[in-house]
Amino acid sequence: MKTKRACAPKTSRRFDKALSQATLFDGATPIQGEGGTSSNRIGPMNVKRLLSARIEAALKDCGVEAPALVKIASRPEYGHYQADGVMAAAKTAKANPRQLATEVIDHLDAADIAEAVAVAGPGFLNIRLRDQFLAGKLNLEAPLIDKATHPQTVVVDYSCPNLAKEMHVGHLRSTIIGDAVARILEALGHQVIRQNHVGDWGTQFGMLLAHFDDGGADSDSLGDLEAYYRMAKVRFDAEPDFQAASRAMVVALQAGETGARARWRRFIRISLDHCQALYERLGASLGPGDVMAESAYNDALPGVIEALERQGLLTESDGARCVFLPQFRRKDGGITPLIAQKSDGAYLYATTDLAAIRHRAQALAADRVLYFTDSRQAFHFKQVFAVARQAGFAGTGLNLEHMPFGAMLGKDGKPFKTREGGVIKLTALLDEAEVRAMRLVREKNPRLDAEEQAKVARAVGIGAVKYADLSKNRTSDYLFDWEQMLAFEGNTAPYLLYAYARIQSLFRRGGVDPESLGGKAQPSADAERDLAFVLVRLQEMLEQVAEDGYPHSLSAYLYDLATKFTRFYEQCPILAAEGGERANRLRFAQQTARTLEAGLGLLGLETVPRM
RNA sequence: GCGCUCGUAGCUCAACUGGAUAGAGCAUCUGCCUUCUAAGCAGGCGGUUGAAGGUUCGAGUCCUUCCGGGCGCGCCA
Repeated sequence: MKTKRACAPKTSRRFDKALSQATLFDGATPIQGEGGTSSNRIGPMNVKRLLSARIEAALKDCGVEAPALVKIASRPEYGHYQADGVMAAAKTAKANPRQLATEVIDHLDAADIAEAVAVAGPGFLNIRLRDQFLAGKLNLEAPLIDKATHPQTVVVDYSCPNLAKEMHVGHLRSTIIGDAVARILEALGHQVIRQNHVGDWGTQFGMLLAHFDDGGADSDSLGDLEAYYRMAKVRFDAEPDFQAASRAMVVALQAGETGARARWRRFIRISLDHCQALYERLGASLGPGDVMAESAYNDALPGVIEALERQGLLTESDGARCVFLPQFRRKDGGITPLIAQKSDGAYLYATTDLAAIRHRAQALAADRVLYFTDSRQAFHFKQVFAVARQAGFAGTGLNLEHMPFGAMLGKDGKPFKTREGGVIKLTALLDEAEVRAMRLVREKNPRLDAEEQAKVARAVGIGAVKYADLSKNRTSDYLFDWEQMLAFEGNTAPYLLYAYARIQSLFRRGGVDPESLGGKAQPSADAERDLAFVLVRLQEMLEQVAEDGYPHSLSAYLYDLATKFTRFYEQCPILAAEGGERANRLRFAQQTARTLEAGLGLLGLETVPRM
């Protein structure tokens, strides 16, 4: 039952705290956001960062260098943002926190942004933004998203199914989350290189080919390959002769024996086509050009061993060639090795990953490599990253970041399986999503014609599955519950899609062409002000996700946006308003629609004009 | 045995990485459709953040111990 990265288990052990962090940096310098402290530029910007820069400058004027720690105010009555850094700064400077806070405000140059900055409690700074500042950022003619001033090259390693089998739910999280992060990085102007490190090499393929040769079956259907895999696995575990034949087949394959290669290529082609169809159905932005299979590194593996050897990192242990690094010393004194080459001469998963790092560092010139895999592989990556550093495969300019995620559980809290205990195939999962969504669409809006119902069911069904995953913290295990995700209430795809559809309906009803709405949305009512403050934060949310790889914070943001819009929609009549007020409210509606569409799009969800 | 990880309302999840009175949805109870889609809105109920200590001006978040769940521990990926 082995699969590639997406759900393959491996070791875990740890020796320092870094591993307990949700995102595993391996020690290179963290990414910093862009600078820029001018507030009068048209269009979007990271307001949080702007405020931080201003406050830090003021702190500096007071003789203290410290982070401003700006965040969203914990309660609306405190204002829009709060800065918590003054108290910590006062501590290191041995100053009175409230006094320092007052002094910081005296030195603070933020009149163009904030209408009020006040000291509160033990030394919080509470900041309320000016309506004019908000309006300046709500320009319908400006792009929604700012590009990074220092774009990076980011390799995103995700999805990575095992081609010996059909894609199943175990591949879902990596594909969905990795894809969202890749899109967001791209939207921010970074050069994203998607790498679908598919498993197309190794023992399991030897097994398949050996069984294929024995059995004489020759069907091309993937369903059959699935069955072959199961049978081959049974024989592999039970028959020593078959096991030997499988291993011999791997050797033949790796040596490039033509017959074995041809059959292998046939397996791969069928399986890749199947994956591609699923990516398209899922709305994942992966294509054939993003496939960089394990086998592609085959020729580079001896070079990896050589390089390790040259640097004196290799030690022979029980016939295998291993790297023993002191940071992996256990309590009992032994060191957990990274095995680079087995005693029979074959290479392993770790060897391939080392080769991949070399390739990404050198040929791809990456600044960051993000790995979206099951959290059970945390120790594997910890080790691989450490060895890559030690061997100089990754220089200090390259950030290697494991973005782990938890398991998908069934409603009973146990691993998500079919009733019979088998893995749930992705095709079946998506079929069910659409069927369930279709039932609801028919019930909620029977007036739509059949074609549109199908379209809505697809957007809602697939969207619900993806959003259920994207709205939860990736590091925790999560319960896959149809009723929950299709309840269509709360923080779900349907709620967000509905908010968007309502806005489109508004434009249709009012005969308004949203594209023709220019200018800025100017808040005056409370509901407008609340909405404006959400709208203005898209940029900072995207930058946050680009840095930490947690798309659920973007989901929470979009949910907040949808609720604030709906409140505005209830409180402020739009089409019934007149003159400037009507135009202004239409601008709010349009800016909300743009933001929802962009945000959902970055999460990989498709909007529909009505539902 | 060693290690990683998680434990927040009856349920599913948040809490911007140490900040102010721990927030949402579901469920339950109460209102709101001849007025822009009620797949909606407004409100009520619901918490010793697994337990006990500790650090700190300040702890769901950091440290220690314990309890409980998941996972991983050299030639599989």
